[in-house]
Amino acid sequence: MSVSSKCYYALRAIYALAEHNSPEPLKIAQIAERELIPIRFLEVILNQLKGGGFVRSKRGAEGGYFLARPANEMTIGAVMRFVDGPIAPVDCVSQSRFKECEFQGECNFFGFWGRVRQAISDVVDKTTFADLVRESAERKRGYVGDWSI
Amino acid sequence: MSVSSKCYYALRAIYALAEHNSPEPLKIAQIAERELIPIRFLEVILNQLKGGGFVRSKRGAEGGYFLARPANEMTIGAVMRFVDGPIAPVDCVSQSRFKECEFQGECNFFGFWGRVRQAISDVVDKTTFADLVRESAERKRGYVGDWSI
DNA sequence: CATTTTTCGACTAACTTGGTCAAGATGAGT
DNA sequence: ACTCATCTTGACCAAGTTAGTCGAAAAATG
Repeated sequence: MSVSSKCYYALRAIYALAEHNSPEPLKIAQIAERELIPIRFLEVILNQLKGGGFVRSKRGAEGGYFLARPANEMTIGAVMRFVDGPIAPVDCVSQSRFKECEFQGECNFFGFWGRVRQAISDVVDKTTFADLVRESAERKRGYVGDWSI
Repeated sequence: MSVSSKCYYALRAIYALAEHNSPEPLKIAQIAERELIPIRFLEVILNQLKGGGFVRSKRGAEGGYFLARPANEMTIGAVMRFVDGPIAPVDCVSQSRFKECEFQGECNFFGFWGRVRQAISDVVDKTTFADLVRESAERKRGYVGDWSI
């Protein structure tokens, strides 16, 4: 039940771009430094994220990366799914990877796994990078946050 | 974000014992057959579960396995943690595996990962094997279930 | 004693993870 | 046109994890 470090790197890279929030692109090297990501690995990751339509790039000197869409329209869940594949405790409760369970319709765990998946989804698909940036800014000025309903 | 098949096998094996619910033990071969688990692998798994205090065994002819504790005192989460390790999207939000995050106290994702972990925990640590057995029995007689609050 | 069943540790093939590396393409400034 | 910084692409690789298998011993039952 854990995300790969590649995925976490991807999230941090996008976070850095979201926080940067400027018309000037951010260079790979700068992202790598701020987010403590091995630079050669980050190259691979950013390229992949570009393919997924999360970021755009500009080549050449003064080039770099920026977000492809506004940070408040990009959810953590979307990135996690793109990098690590479907978010599901077991394949049979994933929409995209739905395989016939060996226990067709008779699975004793189907409902349970579905509830787990939904619980995760309720968090990751409702949190955007803009939320994280705001949260972080609030933390920096000492606001603790109120997560009650 | 997925459980290993070893873990799922372990859960199914315990489920079988919970459902069996008899003073007579269940043989490895029987469990393997009912839950579609490779028998040699199941041997390893049950032995491990015994070490964790989840099941007990009886050797020799007419031997087999039974639950070490009542099914309503055994949560899915406890078994998952025992087999797959801490349930946490990243190590830094796991109590037992807590490592200093590279971003000490300045991590932009800490709160987020904590909420993910809590969401998962709220499901897996509140569901017992007795719940699953009951749920399954209800499903068999056509009761759909009501999961509204 | 014979049979059934658990017990234990060693073994392994395939896959995934977490990267690295080299060479090329592209764009900006001079 | 040249040069330098930067992204692009694909190949490559070591180490660890996963998902098992196998053989032989030990215990209980009849």
